[in-house]
Amino acid sequence: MLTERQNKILKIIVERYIKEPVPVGSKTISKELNCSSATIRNEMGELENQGLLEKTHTSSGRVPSEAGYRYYVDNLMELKEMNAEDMLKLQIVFKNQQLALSDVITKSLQVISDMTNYTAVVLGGTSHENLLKQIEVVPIDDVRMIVIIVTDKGHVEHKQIQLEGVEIEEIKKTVGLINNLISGTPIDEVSKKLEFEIKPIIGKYVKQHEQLYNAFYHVFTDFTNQEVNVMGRDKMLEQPEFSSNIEKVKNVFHKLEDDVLINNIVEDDENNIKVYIGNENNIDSDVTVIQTKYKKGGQEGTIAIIGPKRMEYDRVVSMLEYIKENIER
Amino acid sequence: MLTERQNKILKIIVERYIKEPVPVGSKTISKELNCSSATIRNEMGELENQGLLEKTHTSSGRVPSEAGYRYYVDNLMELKEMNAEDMLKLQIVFKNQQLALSDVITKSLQVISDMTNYTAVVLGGTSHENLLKQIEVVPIDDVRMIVIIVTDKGHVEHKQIQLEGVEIEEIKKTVGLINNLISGTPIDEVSKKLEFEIKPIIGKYVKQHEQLYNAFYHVFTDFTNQEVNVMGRDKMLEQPEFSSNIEKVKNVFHKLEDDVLINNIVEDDENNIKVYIGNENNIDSDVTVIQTKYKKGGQEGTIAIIGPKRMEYDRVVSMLEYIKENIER
DNA sequence: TTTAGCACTTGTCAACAAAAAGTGCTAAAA
DNA sequence: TTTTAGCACTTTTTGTTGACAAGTGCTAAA
Repeated sequence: MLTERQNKILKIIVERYIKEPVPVGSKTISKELNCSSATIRNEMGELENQGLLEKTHTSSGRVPSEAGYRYYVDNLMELKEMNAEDMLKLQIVFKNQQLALSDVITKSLQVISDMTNYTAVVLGGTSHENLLKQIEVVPIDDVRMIVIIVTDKGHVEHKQIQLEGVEIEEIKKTVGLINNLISGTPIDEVSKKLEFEIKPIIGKYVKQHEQLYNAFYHVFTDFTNQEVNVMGRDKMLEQPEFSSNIEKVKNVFHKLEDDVLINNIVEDDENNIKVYIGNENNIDSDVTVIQTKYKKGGQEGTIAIIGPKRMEYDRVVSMLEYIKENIER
Repeated sequence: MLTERQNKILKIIVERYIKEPVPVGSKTISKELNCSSATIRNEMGELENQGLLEKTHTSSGRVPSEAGYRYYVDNLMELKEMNAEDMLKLQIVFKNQQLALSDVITKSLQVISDMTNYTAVVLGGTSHENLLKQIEVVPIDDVRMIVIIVTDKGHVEHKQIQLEGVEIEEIKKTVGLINNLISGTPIDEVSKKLEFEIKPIIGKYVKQHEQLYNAFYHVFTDFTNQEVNVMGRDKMLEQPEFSSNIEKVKNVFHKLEDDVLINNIVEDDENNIKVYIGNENNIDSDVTVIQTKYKKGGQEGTIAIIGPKRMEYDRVVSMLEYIKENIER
């Protein structure tokens, strides 16, 4: 357990270091607290023993360790009301009645990314929670057509297929069957149902059923399950810890390029706002991910902010809180 | 006009520099050509006078200037048959019958990006060339529904709208009117036609026409016109000229983050494969963009590779040629 | 328990020297 | 007239040295 003074010292160091990435020395702190630098030095030594502070070299001020940030976020951070200016900019997005939910989310995270200089990520809901609502087929020309799949949560997916010499009436029949018989099925079970419930029927009643079945089968197996939207990747370069270390940047950018990796930036998938510092996330030991889930009338997804470990935790957490709140009502 | 020997020297310098970003000295070249370093020095001086070579400082080997690369691409570069290994990897993508055209294009450019360590860009066709083919409406629940727009080129766009207390029959009527009356209209003229041809009719025959009209009007004005797909942004960092210059990286990444800027990486929109070196493109004076358009059965789009000015021009051009050919048949 | 004082460590910066790479020019050779 | 050998000159790179600043840990006194 830390003493009151140790808490104070740790808080000052973390907050100073977040403001400016310069190790904090004992003298600086002694000016803010009513005691001498020697006292502070003793306390800092103790905090270092506890693993909350680190030195960059034998003799330079202290820097928060990963555990130090963790302790700060869990015990010392004070969430303040959001800055009026920040709030105003977000309000403009939320007040826009024209935008669909997904656009509101994307736009508001874009705003956060611009204001904070951190990278923002929006992940769409996972496919296994989506149920097939309806499919539609729109012919483009004699052979090509678009198959459109809509889920109960409003997710839309489309694929182009080619069917040579298949009569339009037969296609309509098949679409009708699918809509009547397997609407309401979880998306990732559709191909199974297609095989066992639709195939036998169209095998009897529909001409060219082989071709038709294959086409639809592929449409559903290729269903891409996740919408991934990363905004402000370039913001990462504004952070001094990265702009001076190309190797770090390479690693982070590599992760940000790969949709599969982005989907796994953190292990769990909390409903609350959760902070994953350094090794707690799967991107890089030098970044922090602040993440939360939103749910709104059946639709759900994940939003996250990625920044350096010395990110402005309080600011980002209150922004995400504000956004989540606004999305959900 | 350059002499035969000057051509040879320039070619050697460009190709050596592309292989390894080290200024090329006279001694190196004298070993490849049958003459002394002093002779080469004289020739190099002349090439520098002509603006084709540059020095990084008063006394270090020469480096190709922008004009030098231009001259190389226009006059000296020899397109060789594509490397068998490269071709094999691309063949795997093209042979996959399951993939829709757009996926084939994306995947093959992803392969190119991985093989070359350059960034790849795919741009969908421009909207003003798309004609409205058909719209569909799929209700999600009592108030929300999805409007799906399909163009004659197979482009699909969807928007979620909310209509409170509007009868489903009225919606169907409106959709039918739109499909019957303004199908075939260029997408960017649809909102006009909606106002002058649809609004008066539904004003007479459809209940709640005000709400309905507004909803559809917004769907079409928000039509996002371009699909932008950037792959392998992180590859840029593998290029030594960028990994040693954070400011350059910042600029390039900023451009690559902004869909609008990506659409304007080069001024014109050639059908052939065209090389835009340094200031000839709108990204950065230190990058080259190699770009071409593809057309396949009404669908068209642009593909481009972005790399450093010292990119492997011959390799990338033959790869793009190969891809374009494979897409178009 | 706190503080003043001091020796010690480490990083940063500037100045300087030596080595490496390559040039331009001159004068001789082909 | 063209090519080449030779040499003085530039610039970058690398390493060394020394001074200075910032900050620590420890000791002994308050």
